[in-house]
Amino acid sequence: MNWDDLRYVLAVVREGSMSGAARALSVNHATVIRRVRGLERGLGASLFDRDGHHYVISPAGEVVLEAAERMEAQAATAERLIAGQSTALSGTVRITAPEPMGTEFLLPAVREFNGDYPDIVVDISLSRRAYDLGRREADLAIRVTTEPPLDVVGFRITPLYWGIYGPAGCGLLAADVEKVIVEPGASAGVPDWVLQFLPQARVSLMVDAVELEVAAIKAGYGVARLATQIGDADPALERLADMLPQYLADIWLLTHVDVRSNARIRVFRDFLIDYFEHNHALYQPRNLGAR
Amino acid sequence: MNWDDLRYVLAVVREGSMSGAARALSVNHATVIRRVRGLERGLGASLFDRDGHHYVISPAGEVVLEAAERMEAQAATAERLIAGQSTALSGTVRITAPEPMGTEFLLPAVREFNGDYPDIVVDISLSRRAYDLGRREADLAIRVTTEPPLDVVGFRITPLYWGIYGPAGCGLLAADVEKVIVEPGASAGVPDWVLQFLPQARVSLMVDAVELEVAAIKAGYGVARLATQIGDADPALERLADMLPQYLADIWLLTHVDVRSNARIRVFRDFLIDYFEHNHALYQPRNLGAR
DNA sequence: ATATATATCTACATTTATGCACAGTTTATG
DNA sequence: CATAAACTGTGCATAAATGTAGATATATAT
Repeated sequence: MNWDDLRYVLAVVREGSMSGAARALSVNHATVIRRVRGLERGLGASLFDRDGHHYVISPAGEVVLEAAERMEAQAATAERLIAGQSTALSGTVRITAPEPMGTEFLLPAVREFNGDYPDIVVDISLSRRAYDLGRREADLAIRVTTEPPLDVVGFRITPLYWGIYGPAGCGLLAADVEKVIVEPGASAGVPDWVLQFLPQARVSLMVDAVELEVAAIKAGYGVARLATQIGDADPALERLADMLPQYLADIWLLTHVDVRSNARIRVFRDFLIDYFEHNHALYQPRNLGAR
Repeated sequence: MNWDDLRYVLAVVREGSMSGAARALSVNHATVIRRVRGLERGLGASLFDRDGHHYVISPAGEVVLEAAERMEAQAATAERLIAGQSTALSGTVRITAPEPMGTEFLLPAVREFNGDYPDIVVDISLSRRAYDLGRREADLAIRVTTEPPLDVVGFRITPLYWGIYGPAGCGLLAADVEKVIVEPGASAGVPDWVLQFLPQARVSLMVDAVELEVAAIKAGYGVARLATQIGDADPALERLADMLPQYLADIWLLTHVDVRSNARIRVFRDFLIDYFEHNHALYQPRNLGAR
């Protein structure tokens, strides 16, 4: 049995197809098919059943999948622990953050950081998808959350205050708003905050990117919930209401405990924290609760 | 990271050298070196330090080793569980047993079994080394033990009675014996049973094969402890004493719980148990405790 | 219906990994 | 001290795995 084939099974199950797994693994789909078949031959059992044109996992496949998941956790732990021992101030540091943080905060910070540590290259991934610090898909993560998980070390960069924003000069009152733009959430249906702050509103649009939300507000699609750090910075937007105090969250800078002693990661993390301290005012909302 | 490389690290540590690992894995030693180096490059850490001409594991290596051991356990479990689902009455069944069981019991049993199930080929490994049922180095094991471990299903074939044997007609009394042949055991020094039953004896020879013990007794090297099933069957040997009741053990037929539902293994196991029932008398000691 | 996108499968070319042979070193042994 | 046995290291031929490309099938959308 080739242990590496189990990684392929994992990818096939996660991606839902041979082709998808091939993309995720950056190999050819023919390779995925051949390796899964090879594993099946070696084990003397078929791991997937053909359902028409798709593969669905078999009972024997479930057994292998479970083992593969545990093996992945072991391998990832070893990888993190070894990465944590690295003392070189060179190499790559991967950071993931929500899109709005990219241009506003990360890009200027990294420019300055590069001057101090020219041998460390920073890899920024702006994505809605939560990169897994456990699997070491990223070394650092900037996340909006109320409480970070236990296996990471977190630094609370700043509180995040939500506000309801409409086009500048619209003169609307929150209670009268009729159309609201929301982000597609985990639970279907109208979000709680809409019911509470915008009792008259109906959902006019769902968008999963902050830039589009902002553009949609300006184009008159309705109002939307934005972080005050975003909304207040744009003169074309007007804050109709604060969402206090229930909808407070924080912006956290997170690292997995196993890699926190890695020199280049620590240095970049410390830099980001320090950078934020010195540019603090930029991220503070104005006139909060004044209404 | 290629998970299969972790199997190589495991082998290098267990065998103590690149060359040894290569033999254990049935690959060329150059391959082992290259793959370990590849893994080290991928992780950015050296897993082994060169101590003169040998490899000794490094701190980072220990981390990987530990993960690899756990991954091996996961992979082995999956392998066993899948083997347990097999219902075909064909393929290979591997059984390991102490050497004396081979010709006396297993060989005639398997001959008969082959008549009933011609598509099942039995692979007999006679070895002092304990094949690992957990790693599936064998499907069935005949072992001498007082209590089988918890993760196996055991069938107690028969009690094992030990006796002290000398050459036939030697007329010795156990208390007067001067020379004893022993098997090299886990703990160095004179075994307890020698002190108790042969107070005057000194160790004249250490042998790790029962046939050699028997031959040595006949050649006058001294007396030895043998199972009554072996000693009584040889007319050239004479039992000088029984070792009762402290040194009772049992002969067990063992299978890992995960593979017990495998059809060909179950069928062979049931056959062996049945075969023994019908040839029971052969394995019973005569005149036990008569002295 | 037609077009588009996605998935599986197979033959063939190409890249990559492996085995082999030999060299160089160290350790064990008489 | 000499010899054998074991281990590591490296270039080269070969074998094996991978990528490529073209074909077929299925679902989805226009």
